[in-house]
Amino acid sequence: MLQLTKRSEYALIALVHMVDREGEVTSVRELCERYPLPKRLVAEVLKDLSHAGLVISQRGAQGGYSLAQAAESITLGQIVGAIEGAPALTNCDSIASTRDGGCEVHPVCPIRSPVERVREHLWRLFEATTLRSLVPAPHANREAVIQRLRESLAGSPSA
Amino acid sequence: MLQLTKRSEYALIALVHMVDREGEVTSVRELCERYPLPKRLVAEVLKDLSHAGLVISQRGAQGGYSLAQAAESITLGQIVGAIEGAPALTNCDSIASTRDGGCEVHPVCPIRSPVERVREHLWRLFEATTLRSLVPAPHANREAVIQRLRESLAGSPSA
DNA sequence: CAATATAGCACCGATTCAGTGCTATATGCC
DNA sequence: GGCATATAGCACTGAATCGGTGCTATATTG
Ligand code: SF4
Ligand code: SF4
Repeated sequence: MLQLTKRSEYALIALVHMVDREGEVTSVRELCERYPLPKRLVAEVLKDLSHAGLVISQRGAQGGYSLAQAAESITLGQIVGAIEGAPALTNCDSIASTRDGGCEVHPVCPIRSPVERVREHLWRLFEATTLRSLVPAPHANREAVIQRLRESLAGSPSA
Repeated sequence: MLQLTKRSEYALIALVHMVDREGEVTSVRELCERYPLPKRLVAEVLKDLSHAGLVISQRGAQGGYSLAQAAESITLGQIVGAIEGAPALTNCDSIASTRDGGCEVHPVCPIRSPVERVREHLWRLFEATTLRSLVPAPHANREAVIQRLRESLAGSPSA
């Protein structure tokens, strides 16, 4: 099925939230207070992101997670790759990395190479999609936007 | 998991094979003689493709399937869509079509809209990928290539 | 020491998927 | 007509994956 897992979605939600809180630490508790997410599962996901080097973990009281890189340099490909493992369209290049991987058709498969090209395109799309670009407009730099709006209103004669 | 199902792969193999045999009918038996595929499953897949209008079925002896459209007008999107249903990246827009579809996060989900944009790009890629472009070079117009090679050899002084 | 919060590991229930069984129907050929 | 071939339709089983949770250990703050 050509679909992201819930885990990946939770990872994206967490990361997008962290962009809003850039510079601060975000705990799993804080995330689950703002969004109705299963706490334990989100914790597991964040752990994976930490292991992948996308976020930095801070243990103990007042701890939590913070972005390990700028939101512009983290890509959708990195995120999905961290949660679901290396990307794959065909079954062979996914089982090849995990299991003994032997598709019976492999030696005579007429679609392996062409589909591989499609996978490359898809991967390029994922790598070109930055975390920053995934932050919804109302959330992106919300404070900065509000600030600019206030300045604009203050400078204009009307209202 | 961001991956095609075996069914989709079998559909692609079958269709690519039919491009080679364009104009003729291809039976499931013929397909399974050339590739080590589970006959019954391939039959099921071809049935779906027929129902989706991508191939035309011919019942009875000497029957089989043939392309319903030119290989240039059949897209990867159509094929995958016919086998796996409407494409989806997030869980909400897949369950929305099949089930009552209620993600708890939906009302406050910060990634639904941005990921939707990515899905659009992905879908555009799939729609831009024609069946013809999925035929490996050695197979595409194999006869024509051989013919041209022979003419080339006949015309050149050497060999 | 107590409270908070991540680290690690293993487990269960549900969903999806790969593959198969069985029967009906349509076509070609003798 | 009778038989072989081949698709149509439907339902089912076993396996793999995924969503979600339990439990314990460790680190940090105060
Ligand atoms: S070899 Fe062909 S059929 Fe087998 S997994 Fe790879 S792409 Fe799919
Ligand atoms: S609403 Fe958000 S979390 Fe729920 S399925 Fe859609 S994208 Fe995923």
